[in-house]
Amino acid sequence: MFTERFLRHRRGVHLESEERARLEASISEIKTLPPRTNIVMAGDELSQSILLLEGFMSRYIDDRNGLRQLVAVHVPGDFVDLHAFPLKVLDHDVATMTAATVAIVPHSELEAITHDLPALTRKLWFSTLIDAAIHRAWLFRFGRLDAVGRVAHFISETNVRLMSAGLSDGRRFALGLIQSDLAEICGLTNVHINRVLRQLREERLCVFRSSLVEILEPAKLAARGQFDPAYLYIDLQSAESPSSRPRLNS
Amino acid sequence: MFTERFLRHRRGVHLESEERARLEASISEIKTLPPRTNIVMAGDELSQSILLLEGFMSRYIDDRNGLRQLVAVHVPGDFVDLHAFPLKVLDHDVATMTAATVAIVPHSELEAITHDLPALTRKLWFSTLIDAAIHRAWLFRFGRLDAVGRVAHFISETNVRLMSAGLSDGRRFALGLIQSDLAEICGLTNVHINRVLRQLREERLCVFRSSLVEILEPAKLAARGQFDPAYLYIDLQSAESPSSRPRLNS
DNA sequence: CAATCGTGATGACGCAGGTTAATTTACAGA
DNA sequence: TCTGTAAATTAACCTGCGTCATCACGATTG
Repeated sequence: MFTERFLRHRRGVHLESEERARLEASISEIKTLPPRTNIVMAGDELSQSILLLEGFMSRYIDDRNGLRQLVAVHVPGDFVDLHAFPLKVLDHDVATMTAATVAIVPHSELEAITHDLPALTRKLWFSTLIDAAIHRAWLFRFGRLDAVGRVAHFISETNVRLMSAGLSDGRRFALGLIQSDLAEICGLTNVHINRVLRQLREERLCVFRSSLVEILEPAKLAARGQFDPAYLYIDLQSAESPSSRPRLNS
Repeated sequence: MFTERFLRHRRGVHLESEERARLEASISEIKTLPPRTNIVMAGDELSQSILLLEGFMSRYIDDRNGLRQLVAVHVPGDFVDLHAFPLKVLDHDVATMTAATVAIVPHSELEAITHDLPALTRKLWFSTLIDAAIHRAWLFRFGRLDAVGRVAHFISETNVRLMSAGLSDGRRFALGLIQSDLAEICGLTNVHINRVLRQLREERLCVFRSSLVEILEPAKLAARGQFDPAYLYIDLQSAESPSSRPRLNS
């Protein structure tokens, strides 16, 4: 069940079993990728997309001096570059952050799905729009939060996303990122990220280590980053049985 | 022809005449909206989306102190909240910036299109992904550009988008925004926006007035903001005849 | 015609975060 | 055990932008 985590707990878009089966059947290959490896370059003509099964991946834009700005971090269950199906060419690079396992889905299979299964198509569309909603939350983070708030917001967001993927218990999770990754995520320097992490440690809100993130006070951390998880469209309470879940429509 | 500007000049997604006709037929109403009016609130359950015909609209997130961060600015031809069709509930507010004319499209019509016309569906999907690509460019702007660069990038982006809509000649365009709008767009204070605009004026790159934006040196302005229009997927060279344009596929 | 308000312009001052550089720690490999 | 390297930490200094305040101008409105 490679698609197990895809759209899990997402409000209003439960995958029916036949839809899930169709997605599974669309996978052409499972690959293991080494850490810190560029997978897609901006401008490449793409004919397949990547569903992330294990590990962490990123999407980023480099400036003319080589300074990097991450525009997305992906966790297991994310359809990393599904947007390449309609777009065909991307405006940014895609890379692994840690070692990763991915499922490859050819665009020809997705094309067939758009003809056969409009409901599944709309769920795929939905999943690309979650990424856009996360982009917007990041814009808010950049525009209106100070350094501590930005890091607090990112850690809170990642915590919820990993809870949904079953990879965080709400207080502790593994994240293979180093401090300079956080810098490229939050639009800060690694020196300042270090200062921020010390402050979060001293205020007993959160301890960040490359191997393990521990959130001591989830509610306070979220408040510090003005984090409201609504934009993730995650409903952790929802039972897994389709009958008890509100449906998108018809 | 209300949909005249929708997806105009977008690389690889030319609307066939029957597709355009179907979209036109989906419009339930044309509305005129006053300036500075909130149209959609975060959390509302939505059953229609808005195609912007004339004027400017914005999408934004307010912080807990009421400070506003714009996450998108929309120009004529944009399907402002098409993403509300798959999402149903938005994570942000939508408002007019200037007086605006919009076409209303009920989600029931879009639902029908996803069943009947997979190719058009994918073009609609594509258009929501352009918005996401613009989000990413904004993330880059926030993370890696200084104040002057951010404003230069925004003005360059807006210029290209308006050229595509036929509302800029590449050097001059009307934009009903005031300086504090720019502040909320660029994540700066209006005081500092004022300083930045003075600098752009003194460097003879660009003159910004609420009524009219004049770009004196488009290339230099773009360079100052590290602006590369690739992410807009606009091809102004492309002829309007479908035969001469590269097609998405089949 | 006065009063008010929205917008723009500008100056003084302070601080969050950038820059540079040096030091320490943690590991992997020989 | 020693060594080389990536990552983390910390200090000293500087600057871009925020904050606060004032003033000017034009458009409304009473």
